[in-house]
Amino acid sequence: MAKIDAAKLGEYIREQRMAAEISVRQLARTAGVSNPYLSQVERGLRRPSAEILARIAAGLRISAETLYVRAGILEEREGDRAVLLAISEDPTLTDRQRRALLEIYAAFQTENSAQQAESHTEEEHLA
Amino acid sequence: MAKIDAAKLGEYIREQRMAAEISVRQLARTAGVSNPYLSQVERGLRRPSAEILARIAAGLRISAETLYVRAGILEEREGDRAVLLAISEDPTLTDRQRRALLEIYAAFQTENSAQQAESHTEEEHLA
DNA sequence: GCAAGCCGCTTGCAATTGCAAGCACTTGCG
DNA sequence: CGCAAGTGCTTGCAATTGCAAGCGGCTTGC
Repeated sequence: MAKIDAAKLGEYIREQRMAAEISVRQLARTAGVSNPYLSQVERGLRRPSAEILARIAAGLRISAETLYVRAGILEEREGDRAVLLAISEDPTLTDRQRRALLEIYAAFQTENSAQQAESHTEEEHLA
Repeated sequence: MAKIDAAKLGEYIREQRMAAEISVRQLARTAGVSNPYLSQVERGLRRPSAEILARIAAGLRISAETLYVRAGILEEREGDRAVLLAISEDPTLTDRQRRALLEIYAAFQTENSAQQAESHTEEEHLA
């Protein structure tokens, strides 16, 4: 698990806030945190807890998970892994259905790999 | 976002630790936290940070997300929603493949609903 | 000019987090 | 018996988190 880089996190929060064109005080009010603290967080002087991150995310209207990932609390779910996990853990599927979906997904992955290999081969010809 | 219930979280951690048949000190050492602190966490006297939770989870060989959910940091991803989201967000799939998977998944869901309705009908006959 | 409002930031402080040192107890061995 | 090793917990403390009070700077309207 990556160590939280407060500076990077703060930068990201500031970027998002500026993109939303709101001031520190406005975001702080919306998020329900003190504005000096938010300012400190943006400048990387503090490492906010998950609860504060969730509040800031709500104020920014982005998912809390986005900030958790930035903060190093959560790992980004890689695309293919996310699908495999989600299907495996879905309690609404029967075993047969689960297996079928996983096989189809694997077939698509193979298909995409073959296409990528083909692309590489063409590139080699050109090079 | 639910407020963290330190007592419930602590109970869960203790349960998992006892299920694994390891002592407070053993888990603390494996997890890289102090054993008195772990003891306090288990008794609901402290609210550990996400970082500590991740360490404890690693020591227990469970996913950090499990403890995050218990701690109220993260919300549980509902089964069917997780699959839909994962497929939608998978960058390794082409549009065609994505659509196909979503349709198959939907078909399975319909199939399962039909079977559930059938079960209910049989139950009504018996009742 | 002044007052009011906004801006982001400084500073001191109370509460909390996580740890180190150590306690009392139990168990197994010589 | 005494000792060593293990058990979970108590306690005091340093560091950190998040806040309230307030600063200086800027803009706007009178």
